[in-house]
Amino acid sequence: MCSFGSPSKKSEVMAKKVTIYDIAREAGVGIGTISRVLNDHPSVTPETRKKVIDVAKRLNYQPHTYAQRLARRQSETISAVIPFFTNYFFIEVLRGVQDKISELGYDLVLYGVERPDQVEGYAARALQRGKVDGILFFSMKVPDKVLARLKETNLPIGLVDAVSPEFDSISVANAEGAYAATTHLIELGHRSVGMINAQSVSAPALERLQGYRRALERHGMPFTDELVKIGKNSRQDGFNRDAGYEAMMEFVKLGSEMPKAFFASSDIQAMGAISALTESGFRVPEDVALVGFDDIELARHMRLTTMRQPMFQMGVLAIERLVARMSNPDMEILHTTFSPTLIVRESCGALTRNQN
Amino acid sequence: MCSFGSPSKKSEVMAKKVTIYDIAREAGVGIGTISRVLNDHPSVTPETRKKVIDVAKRLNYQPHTYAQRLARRQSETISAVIPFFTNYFFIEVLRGVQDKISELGYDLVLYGVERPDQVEGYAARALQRGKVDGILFFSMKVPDKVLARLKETNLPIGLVDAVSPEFDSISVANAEGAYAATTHLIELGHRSVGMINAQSVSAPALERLQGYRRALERHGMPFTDELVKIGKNSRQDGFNRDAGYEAMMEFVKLGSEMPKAFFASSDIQAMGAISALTESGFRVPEDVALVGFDDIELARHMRLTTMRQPMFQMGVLAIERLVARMSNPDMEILHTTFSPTLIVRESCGALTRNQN
DNA sequence: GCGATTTACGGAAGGGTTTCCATCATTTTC
DNA sequence: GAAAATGATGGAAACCCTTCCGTAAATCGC
Repeated sequence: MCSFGSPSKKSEVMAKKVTIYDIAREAGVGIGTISRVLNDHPSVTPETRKKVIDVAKRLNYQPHTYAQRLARRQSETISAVIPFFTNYFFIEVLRGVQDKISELGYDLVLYGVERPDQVEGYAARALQRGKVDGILFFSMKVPDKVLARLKETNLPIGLVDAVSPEFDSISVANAEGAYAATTHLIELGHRSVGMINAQSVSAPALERLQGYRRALERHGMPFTDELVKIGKNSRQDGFNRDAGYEAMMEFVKLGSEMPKAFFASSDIQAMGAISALTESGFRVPEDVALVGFDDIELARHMRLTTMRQPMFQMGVLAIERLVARMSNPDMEILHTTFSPTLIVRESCGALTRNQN
Repeated sequence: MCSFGSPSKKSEVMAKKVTIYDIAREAGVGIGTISRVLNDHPSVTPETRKKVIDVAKRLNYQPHTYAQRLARRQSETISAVIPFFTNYFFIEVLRGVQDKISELGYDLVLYGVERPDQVEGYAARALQRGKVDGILFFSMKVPDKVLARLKETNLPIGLVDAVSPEFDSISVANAEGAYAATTHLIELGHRSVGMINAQSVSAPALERLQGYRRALERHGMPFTDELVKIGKNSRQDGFNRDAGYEAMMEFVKLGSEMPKAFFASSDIQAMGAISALTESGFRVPEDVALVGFDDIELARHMRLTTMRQPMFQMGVLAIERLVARMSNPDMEILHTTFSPTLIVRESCGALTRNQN
């Protein structure tokens, strides 16, 4: 409020605001020329160019980001709305996203969703006119209401780990993956395979359930609701360790009725399940076989058999796709589905275990 | 703050660019008044206010973010430079950061560092004039050269999980924590305690080493270089699972000389160490005791005794501090150090194990 | 050698806000 | 009832850039 003289005059230079007008004056040229030089426009003579660049350097010129964005009618920014609670999966995808974004010289604005009801607010914020050139929604069911508004704005939108007919999407063949995982267990000879699922508000959870169910049926094994447990008191969508623990504890209560093989809809749930099993005196894989989904870093560590998703790649592709749409809004809507691959480790009991 | 999104009536107004001039014309008032209404300036009569708000809603007005930022000389943006390779720790802190940032209505621009040499480039980008109101650097040793430039710009800067005399910082008493962890093992009767450390480019690694060493010496146990191993072929700073694995394998090679208790400088390294031990036929904690550092979610799952850092809180505080400095640049530089707390679980062997 | 192109350049206009200052209408004060 | 204070308002100026248009000089074609 009261900033008269600068307290320390030693640095007369200070980070004063140098504009193109200063450069123009100093270099004896017009502002248009400055802009042309700075933006590599061809019609500037080499001498002028050099002169301008020298002055700009001497004055330590920095363009004002927001003035540029305003004038260019471009934000050079992409925002990502991600659910923080899906931790391990999203962070890998995010790495890919960030990698590509910074390679392109864009900025990444992050909106981390802790509770589903925040989605709408974040979407509104990202939608402020001119704010971003595109938005990516991660792993979440975007409310129809929001979806409709997004559609209206005509802003490039991408869905990652989610699908909607109206927008580009990058996803994983969840049903297919679940089918493969379950089939793997069946082929190992298990005649009863349970599933640890997440809340059905999550689209991937639903799809994985379908794949699981189909695998059972194709192999002549009856599906019943009792074969699927979902952790109740769990945060959010249920893709977390506690939910896995709870679900497995439900199974344990069944006593001798308990299946001896399980497909968990995420690795992190499988981790919880392993805890529950260990605490209940079951060994994995000797007593109980388990297959997860995701192949997070930890899965390797825990020797968990799982379905691998190419997370980093998905992130990279999501950005590439989004950028493509920015430069060509009329591009046909594209849905890319990656097929997860079965990574066989020890938790399923398929390997002879000769290391310990 | 104020965006008037009418839930899609088939409004005559497509996502056309509506400006305050349009509102002014339509409402029969001047643009100054529009701005005052939208920014809750007191001197507007209730009738005028209502009239303006009605028109704004009807036209589905959205302020242009960058025009506002340009005129306000304020970016309402904070950027965070984070090392992606410190995964589990940073993500928790980031949650706190993001939580607070969005509560304040700011935007978070994320720069994820995969290789140390990227820091400089990202810093330069964040430093573009007007681009951000403040920057947070996470868990990294910022090169002196960059530090000097940051200082020059006078932009509010905060360090998280790192310390430098010239900037505010939020950190953890690493030496103290390492001391406590090591002492815990010593008090459990171990006469030889090894340490699994990260690369010494990392300040926390160095400090934890110091605490470890002091604990040994205070308890009359000689410190030798052989007691500390660092994974070699590891990504980045060595705070990762593979590095922990490698380091422990080095210890295993020692045969009967191998210590039977270890302090690992991070939980994730402890995970790797456990793998190495298991593969080599050692049980934890029966044969070998282990204490980690961080208390990532996984630690609970693995029943790892560890030093807990209040990660989420640290993130929240980092933003609060940064924002405080923005509004008062002459504020005295503040360093906050959290003391980690020992969380005793099973891996150290202190608990009777009656659950399985 | 002279009109027709081409090229380099200056600077106004535009991008969409906020803020400040002047103006005018109301109230208040004595 | 006049002077002064107060309050609401309009709009120019500022924020800092890019882009477009017009001009002047240089180059070309024949």
